[in-house]
Formats: sequence, structure tokens, C-alpha cells
Amino acid sequence: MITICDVARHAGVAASTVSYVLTGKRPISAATRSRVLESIRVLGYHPHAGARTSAASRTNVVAVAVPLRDGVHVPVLMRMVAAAVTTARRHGLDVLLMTADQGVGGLRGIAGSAQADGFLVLDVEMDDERVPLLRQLAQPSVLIGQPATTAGLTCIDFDFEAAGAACVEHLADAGHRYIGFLGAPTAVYQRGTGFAHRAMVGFGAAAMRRGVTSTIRPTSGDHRSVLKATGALLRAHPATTALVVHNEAALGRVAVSLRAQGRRVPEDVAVVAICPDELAEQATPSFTSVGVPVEELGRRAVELLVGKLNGQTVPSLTLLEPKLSERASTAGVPGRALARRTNPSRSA
Amino acid sequence: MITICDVARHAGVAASTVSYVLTGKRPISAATRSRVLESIRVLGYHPHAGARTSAASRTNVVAVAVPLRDGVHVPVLMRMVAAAVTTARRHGLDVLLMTADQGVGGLRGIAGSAQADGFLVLDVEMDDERVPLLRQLAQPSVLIGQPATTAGLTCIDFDFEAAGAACVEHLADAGHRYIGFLGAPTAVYQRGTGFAHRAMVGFGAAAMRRGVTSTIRPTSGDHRSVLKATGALLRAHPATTALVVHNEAALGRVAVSLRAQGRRVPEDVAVVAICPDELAEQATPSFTSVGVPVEELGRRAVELLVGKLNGQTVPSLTLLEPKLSERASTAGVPGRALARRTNPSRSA
DNA sequence: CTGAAAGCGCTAACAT
DNA sequence: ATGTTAGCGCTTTCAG
Repeated sequence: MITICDVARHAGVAASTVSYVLTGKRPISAATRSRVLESIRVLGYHPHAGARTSAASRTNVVAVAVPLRDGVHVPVLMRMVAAAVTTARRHGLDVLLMTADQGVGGLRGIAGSAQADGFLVLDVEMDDERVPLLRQLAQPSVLIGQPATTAGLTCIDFDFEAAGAACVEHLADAGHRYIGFLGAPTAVYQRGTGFAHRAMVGFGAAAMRRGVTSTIRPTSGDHRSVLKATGALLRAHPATTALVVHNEAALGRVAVSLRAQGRRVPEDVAVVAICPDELAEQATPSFTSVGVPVEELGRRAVELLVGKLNGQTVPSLTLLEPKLSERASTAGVPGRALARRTNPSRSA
Repeated sequence: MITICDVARHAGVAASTVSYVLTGKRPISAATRSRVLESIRVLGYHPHAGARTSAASRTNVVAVAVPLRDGVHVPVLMRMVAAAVTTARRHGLDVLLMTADQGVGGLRGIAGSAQADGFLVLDVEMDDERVPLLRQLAQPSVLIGQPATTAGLTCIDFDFEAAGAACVEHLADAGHRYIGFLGAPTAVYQRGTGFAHRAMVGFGAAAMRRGVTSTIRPTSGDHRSVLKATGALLRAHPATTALVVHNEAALGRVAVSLRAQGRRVPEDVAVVAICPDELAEQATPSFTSVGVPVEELGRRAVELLVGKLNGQTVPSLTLLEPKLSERASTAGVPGRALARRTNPSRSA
């Protein structure tokens, strides 16, 4: 192994000078700097991370906690992680991956043994058991998601409540009076998953405000379940002309399930999805969507964390605003669908 | 921060004794051991990972390189990573996550700065640029996948060639004479991805051996592409009565695409997939499959790595044998389909 | 079976 | 602008 002393000797300087060249924590003359840099290159020197951590108590590692829970769409989660890793790398940080089974104990271990400078916690639930610990850790953390209260924390999330509302607004504006909501699997709501809960709440509240009739159904992603859920929605209100889908796994099955029940998208039923835009584009027909900015969430979460690591004060809650993109699934002429499907006596 | 000296003082022993209690590298009397352990518990002591690494040059971290390439099914990859993380944790190892963009330089950096004791490299291509570096690294590594030559390396992989062959054997045994192969996206073959290549080769070779007519088509996972690919297969050989699918993303679209072209699964076309068993079970109808044991791959790869870290000699190539599980997609009575679809003059 | 002391490779005062 | 030196917290000789 080649050490900082080897470099110092080779360049004819003191070890500390090499250190300062590397960290930039004090001015070095251009001449010695380049001499040192050259020696580093020639010898193929890499500072020993452990020793550096030991001396400077800084690891240049952030731990990312990814609970791989049921009903959470893995590809979506991973795009977030990938974005986080990329952003972390840009700031010279490596990423320690923690999964569900490590739980709270794992967090405490990594924190206690100083293996990471900070924590990025994904998929935070409303009543997340990790939150109390995070509050009292020496290391800063950023949560993606919203626990019951964000006081004393740094949280970033997509505004799912506004997203749910935006879907309703768009559909109601287009004249739809009966709107169904196809949500996440039951288990997701049962364990108090914030993003699912809030999307549904936003949907429901907006429906009330706009005076439209709404029905909600959970669904797992598989074909049978989607067919059953859409069937139930249509049976509850045969006049249903629009659907809001908040379930990535179900996306691909919605149109075929509706078709199997005699409704075409978008002619008979308009569909708006809450999901990453790329997923909505891939569906057939392409879905109008309120895009969940997964990459941006991962990226900005890391940027918040870097800010905290640098001693900056960051907002305790950052909410990313929803933006609706129209695509084929709402391209129908609502007048036509309404004329055929809606009870005339109820038409405004 | 609470150090080993604090513990030593609290327990009334020397710091070295605390260290030996922790590492178990020399016999300690039951009395002092429990006294030390109690102090550790009371004070909430966690050994400082950096200091430990600095002194012992052991990190208890393995780096996992996950190139998130196009056409590689992310959920499948992630289940492998999750299994690897779990297994690593069981051996007291944490996991440093590396993604594609870090590339070869990233590997060299982590290795040089001694941030990991070993490397787990996923999704290795036949001519992978990381392989030369891995050969000359101080740290041991295990590759999941097979490069052109495995000499001097430790590789583990599912036997995709045998898997491709097993599909053909099963279908040929059932009397099918025209079998199509629906593969990964073109790009995957173009860049020499071993597992895709070998599955196809195994399929082709077995088809030759059994004297069945075979046609192969790549496909991206989306609806349009699957429809087009299956259409091309059926047009090339209208007598096609069986399909081998090696594309996780396409799974859900195969049956509907065939149906759209007037063929039912399994009555008209039998389907065998090469994919994780859980995915095959979820399809409608459920697919007979040669299961890719993703979790086992992740787990055993880590076990191999742990073996190497402990100085054991491990095989340079481990191949996991394929196992075929029958499900609904091959439940048709081949005689019937053959009678309808096959040119009588060619029937055995 | 346990202590004392000398490092591990690096950083950060303290010097000049 | 650079060198010298004292740690960082832990492991591991060397002694007893």
C-alpha cells in the first residue's frame, strides 16, 4: 500500500503539504502543488478512507435507507436511488445502502460507528419508527416523504394531495361528474403510507369541492385485481366517465380491464394517472398524468443533505408542486361520453 | 462521542482488553468479558468504523457495482441486490452501492482508498471493461455473470444456456415442432450481454438437436413491440405452436398480443418463460417457466465473497442449474393444437 | 489472562 | 508558503 508519506518523499515535501494539496485547506504554491499532484499520479496514490475518517471524522459517505415494502413500485424507487447516488457522487459522496431488514437498529449502528456523515431516508411513513431516532442522531438526515409532524426534521416530498386534487380539477373542468379512484394495494393504506393517503385525500376533498361523485378502490397490480376493482367502480356508478389511477403496477392493466367491460379509453372513460411521466407515456393509450418527479426528489434530497452537511439552514418541509401533462387518455370529447353515459336528469 | 477508552475506564480494564472482547482474538475470562459487555451496553458504545479500518485495514464493507443498463429489468436486479445486502448483513458486512456512471474509475477509487474489503459486480458482460481491473485489484471480487474467460476470477451465474435448452426440450417432448423465441431488446445482444446471448444459444442449439424449426426475435418490453415481434414470429412460421420468452418486461404482454392475433394461450400456443418464478406466476395465464433464481444468485455471490475474504479457495465458476416448473401456459393438449395448426404432412 | 505502548495513515493545530 | 508534531480511535505487538 502506498501512503501519503511515500508521496511526500517522492515529491520532496512534508506529508502535511500533500494533505493540504488534497484538501485545499491552505494555499499551496503552484509549483509544489503540481509537483505533488504529479507524484500522486505517478505513484497511483489514493488516500486511505478509513485513516482520513479517523483523523478528520468525516466519512464522505451518506447512508440511504430503502425499505423495500410491499406495494411500493420498485423501479420507481430505484430511479430515485439512482438519482440520489449520481447527485451524491457529484458532491464527492459515496452511498451506503441500507435495506428494510436492518431497520432502526441498522440506522443506529451506522450512525454510532460513524460510517456515514448523513442519512437519506426513503419511503417514510406517517408514523415511521425511524423518525424518533433520526431526531436525536448526531448526523443530519433528510427524509423523502412526510411523517405525521416534520418539526425538527428535513423532509422533501411530492405534493400528492395537490396532485390528487389536480386530477379532479382537470376532469371536472372537462365536464366529468362521476370519477373513480384506483389506488394502491390495501396494505399500503393500512400501514399509514403518507403518499398514498394524501393522494386519496386530495382526490376526495377536491371531488367534494367540485360536487362530483367519487368512488375509491384499492388494487394490487395484477390483472385479476385491476379487473375486479374497475368492475366494482363501474358497478357502483355506471355513469362513471373518468378514472384517477394512483398505482404504478396497475397502469398497464387499466385500459384493457376497462375495455373488457365495454368501456374504451378515452372515448368512454377518461383516465388520469399519478405516476412518473415516463410510465404514463408508455401506456397504451398514453395516459394523461400528474407526474411524480422521482429523479428530482432523489436529487434534491441529496442537495438538501449536502446543504445541512455544510452547515446551511434548510427548510423543514419542501413540497414539489404537481404539474399535469395531457396525453391520449383524456383526448376524448367529454360531451359525447357524457351524453351517452350520464343520466340526463343529473346533467347540469 | 464515546470511545473505547471510556468503556475501558468504566469497566476498569485496559482499552486493549475491550478491543479483544470485541474482536474475540484472544481469550478473555468470563468475568471481565461480561463486565466489559455491560459497560458497552450502558454507555451505548459503537466502535468507530474509520479508526478500526485505519488500524486493522479491514472495512467490513463490500462494494456492489450495479450498472443500471437499458433493457435489464430493474426489479429483478434489485431483488438480487436486496438478497446480497441481507446476506452481507448476516456476515457483519455493510454494502456500498455503486452505479453505472461511476464505471471503472469508481471501482478503482473505492479499491484504492480501501473503502471496501471486496467487490460484488453485477450484470457482467462478456467483454466487460471492469474485468481487467478486477483481476489486478488487491481486494477479492465475485462477478455475477460470465465474462469471455473466467480464469483468475470468481464468477457465479445461472446456467442460461441450459435454461434455453430446457425450454426447447420440454416443448419438443410435448410434440411442438415450431417454436419461437422472444428475446431481450436488440441493444442487449449488441453489447454482448452474456446471459441473453447464452439463453438464445442454448435455445437454438437444442432446437437443432431436436430437429424443431425455430425463429428468434428481439423485443423491447412495450406493447407495440411485443405485438410486432409475436406477429413476425407467427408470420415467419404460421405453424408455430410454442413460444419461449426471455424478457421480463414483455411477459405481461405476450398473452394479449397472441390473443390479438387469434391465438390463445395455452390452447393454440404454449409459452415457456425464462424468468424469476414469481413473475411467471403473476402472468395471466400463469406461465410455465425455467426460474431464474435471482435471490439465490445474490446470496451465494456474497457467500463466495465472504469465503474469499476468509482466505478460502472458491471455484472460479459456479453455475446454478435450471429447473422447469409447469403452469397454465403449457396446459394445453398439444395434440389438439398440433392437429389444427400443423401441416399434417410434417406430423411425425 | 491482562496491561502498556507502539503504531495504522491521515489531518490540523502550532510553528517558522 | 511549508515543516513539525500531536493527535484521531482503534488494533496488535510485546511484556508480564
